[in-house]
Amino acid sequence: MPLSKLFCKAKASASVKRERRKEARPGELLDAALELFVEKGFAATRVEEVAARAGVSKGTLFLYFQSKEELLKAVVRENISGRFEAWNKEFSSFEGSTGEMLTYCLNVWWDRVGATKASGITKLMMSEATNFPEIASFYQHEVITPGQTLIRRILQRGMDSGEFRKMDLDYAALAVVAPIIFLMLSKHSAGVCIDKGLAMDPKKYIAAQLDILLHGLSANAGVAGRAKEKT
Amino acid sequence: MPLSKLFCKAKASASVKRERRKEARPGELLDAALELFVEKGFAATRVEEVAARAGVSKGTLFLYFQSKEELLKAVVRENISGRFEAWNKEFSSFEGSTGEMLTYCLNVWWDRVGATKASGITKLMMSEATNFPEIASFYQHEVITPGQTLIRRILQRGMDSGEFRKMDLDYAALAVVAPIIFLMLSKHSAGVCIDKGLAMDPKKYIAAQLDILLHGLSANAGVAGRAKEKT
Amino acid sequence: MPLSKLFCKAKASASVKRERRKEARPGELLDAALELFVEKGFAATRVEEVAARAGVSKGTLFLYFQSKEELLKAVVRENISGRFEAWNKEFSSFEGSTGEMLTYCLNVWWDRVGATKASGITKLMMSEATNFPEIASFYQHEVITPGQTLIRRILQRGMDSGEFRKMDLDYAALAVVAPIIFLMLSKHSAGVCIDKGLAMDPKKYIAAQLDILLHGLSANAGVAGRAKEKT
Amino acid sequence: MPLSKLFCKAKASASVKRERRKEARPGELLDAALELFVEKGFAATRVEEVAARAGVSKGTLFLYFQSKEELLKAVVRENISGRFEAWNKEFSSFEGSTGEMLTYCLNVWWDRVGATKASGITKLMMSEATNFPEIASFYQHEVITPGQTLIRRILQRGMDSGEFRKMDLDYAALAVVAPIIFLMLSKHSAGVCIDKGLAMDPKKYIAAQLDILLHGLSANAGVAGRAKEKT
DNA sequence: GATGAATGAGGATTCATTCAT
DNA sequence: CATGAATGAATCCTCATTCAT
Repeated sequence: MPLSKLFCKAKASASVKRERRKEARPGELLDAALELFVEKGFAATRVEEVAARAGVSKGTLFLYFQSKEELLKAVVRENISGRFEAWNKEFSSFEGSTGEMLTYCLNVWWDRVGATKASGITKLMMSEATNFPEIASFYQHEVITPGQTLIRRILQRGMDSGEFRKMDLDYAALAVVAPIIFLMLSKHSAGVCIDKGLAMDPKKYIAAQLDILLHGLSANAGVAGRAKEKT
Repeated sequence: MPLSKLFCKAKASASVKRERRKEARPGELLDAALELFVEKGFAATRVEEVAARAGVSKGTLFLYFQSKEELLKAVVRENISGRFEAWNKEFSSFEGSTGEMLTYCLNVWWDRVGATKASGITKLMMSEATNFPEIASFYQHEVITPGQTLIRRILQRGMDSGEFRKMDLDYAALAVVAPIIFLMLSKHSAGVCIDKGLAMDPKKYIAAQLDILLHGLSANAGVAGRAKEKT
Repeated sequence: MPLSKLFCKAKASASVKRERRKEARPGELLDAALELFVEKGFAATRVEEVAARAGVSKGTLFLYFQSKEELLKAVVRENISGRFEAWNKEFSSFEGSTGEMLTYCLNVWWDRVGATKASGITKLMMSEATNFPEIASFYQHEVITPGQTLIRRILQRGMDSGEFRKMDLDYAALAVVAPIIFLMLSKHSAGVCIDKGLAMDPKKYIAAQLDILLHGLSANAGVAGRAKEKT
Repeated sequence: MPLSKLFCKAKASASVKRERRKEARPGELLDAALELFVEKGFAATRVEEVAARAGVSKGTLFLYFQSKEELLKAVVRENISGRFEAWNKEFSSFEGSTGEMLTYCLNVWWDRVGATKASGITKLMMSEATNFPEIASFYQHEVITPGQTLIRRILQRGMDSGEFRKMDLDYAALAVVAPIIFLMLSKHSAGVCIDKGLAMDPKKYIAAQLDILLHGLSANAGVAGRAKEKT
């Protein structure tokens, strides 16, 4: 098509296509990498596979990421950094009971993280943390600590308002976090955490957890078995 | 080579010690492998390291295990086999409140599994399950399903006796299992599940979980936030 | 594509500068390549570096040179072609003593070759000759043999005139050539030929060599140690 | 041969064979590496070629040398380190005229280094020095400086005894070193330093160089051309 | 013509596995 | 049985070369 070249129209549109592809490339590669790393583990995933899933060649991957390890770091950064900032603000201005707040927190967390591919990061980190101390500390800094802090703030609010009974904050926070992490890990480890036969509905699981949690944290809670003990 | 044995009688007495060691070899190798696989991941662990930690040479390892993969399978089998048989019997004859039963169950589980090296199996399975479907289904059959069943039996007992309120058994069982698994994973993934700064005491963690669980499952439980809702 | 040219007249005036640059391109690339090949070796130099130093893109380099090897060949040819023709004429009409002639020869060689980038060719050839036999024989024909011949002619002149003593021409010629080559190689191989600490002045080095050479070639030369030997 | 095993004779001899091979391995690899590195250059030589020439597989090479670069270092060390110690002692106790000393020095150098494979090191270093600064400085330290010092000591001795005329030591030393290095480089760069057609005999070349050098350094030397100048 | 994104062959290096001793 | 030297398949990464824009 020599004429089209003269007027450079095709050039323009085609160039756009290439540009767009170039800009999309890192994202596509990160998505592919996340999937495969979660699925097969970091070491067991070949860079060629990642490239192939992203629809490019091995060499292209190294055009965007210095090394396989750097790719892993980018995956973690891409899927986590900066989420907590917005989140913290959202919760600092929350109005309603603390029970509602906890309910909202867990549900919103599921919708924005747990239900997305990013949920695989947890499993990924667990497997590779010891091999990449740098990433592990980054993750600790950017995710674990802020998360724990947020939960603790909510629980403190409940205890201050009298909704929740007085408890050790650290351990209570773990009680909230544990099912979240458990759920994320289950999702990516079919049959290893929960029974394969059990078709668990995440939303229902969260609801059930909240039910028990809120009963358990409630200021006017009875204890199973205590009745008997007292007798 | 029968003749060679004739000439090697002198060695016989000396090899008594060796025989014993020889029988101990597989076990030592399995222990070393479990530790390293949990610590560094399957792929990142070199068979030579395993052999070295067990005090033998690389070649010797292959005398006992056909391949690295076979070694992994053996590690998992070794640390799981037949734990639940005895356990189930123990619990079927348990006397006392179901609250006590659940308390006992979680504590005994920690003492016999959680506190031992076997706790690393969970992490190992999570990381490698997708790469070894055969082993994953084995684990599912041998551990996950029986465990879930045992927990469900306990919960059912509590609901039947009126100690626990009526709940969906599946989701309630998950509420019991989640903190157990969370605890095991935390133990082997410093900083990835719980805050590194938080020096958690497993026994205290279990106690806290039980506290919330029993409050939460209790038949006469209040719910935080409901008071307001009703208003 | 003649039509495209019709529509691109506007560009014509602007492209005068570009045309000129376009013609200069190969030369700039050859210069950059010579520098880098000498500095880092052929294999260790990336074509991208060459292109960058010449201020063009990787792709452009391949517009002018079929391959990296072809670039090397061009570099060598470019820096050698036709130097000896003019040179030979210059020396065939030289007037003065042969000692002066040799002095002039070495100094002029330094000014026109040794002091320029072309001096790097020697090192380049030495390193890559075995990998590029074709180029090596080309170099042999174009440089080594003519050079040797020129030197031999000078020495013959000195012997004919009685200024120099009778010597084996081949080996005497080598005595003249050796320091020249040594000097060129030294220049591009800091610390490998001569002591790094020694800040050698090329001109002074040539003067010193000439001093010894002319003393050594002189018809009425004494020999160190012979006095004693004779005693 | 089952019987032979019983009496373990074959074992002994065979074991010896393997042991010997194992001990010989590094040397064989170093020889092969030296040859190939000199022949083709460091970068252009594949480790597999080196291994093949030494009669082993790729993997075996890495059993003895951490990396290709480490192999190069070992080659340099093996062929140079420690030669100068013995050499310096030998010359410090030399008896005879300094002319004889210089003659002996150059000849002995040729026999022990120049005529051996080690002579290729010079070319190797020249090509790779810039890429491996560490090796280059090592070479400078271990070879160049001691060599230069040795030569200077000899020349100083000749000047002190009145055999040689007073000259700048640095430049006189270069006059001695230049032909040595030239000769080594020529040997490994057929046609690039000296005319291919010229079948140079190293020993004769050295003799010729000494002839000119000793004439040139001699205290009672005339200078070609000066007669005319003076006229 | 010029560009630089994309390619993939090629090479260094690792490590599970074998086997002669 | 135990060893550890040897192997070579597998994998990361580089970089000369191509080609759509």
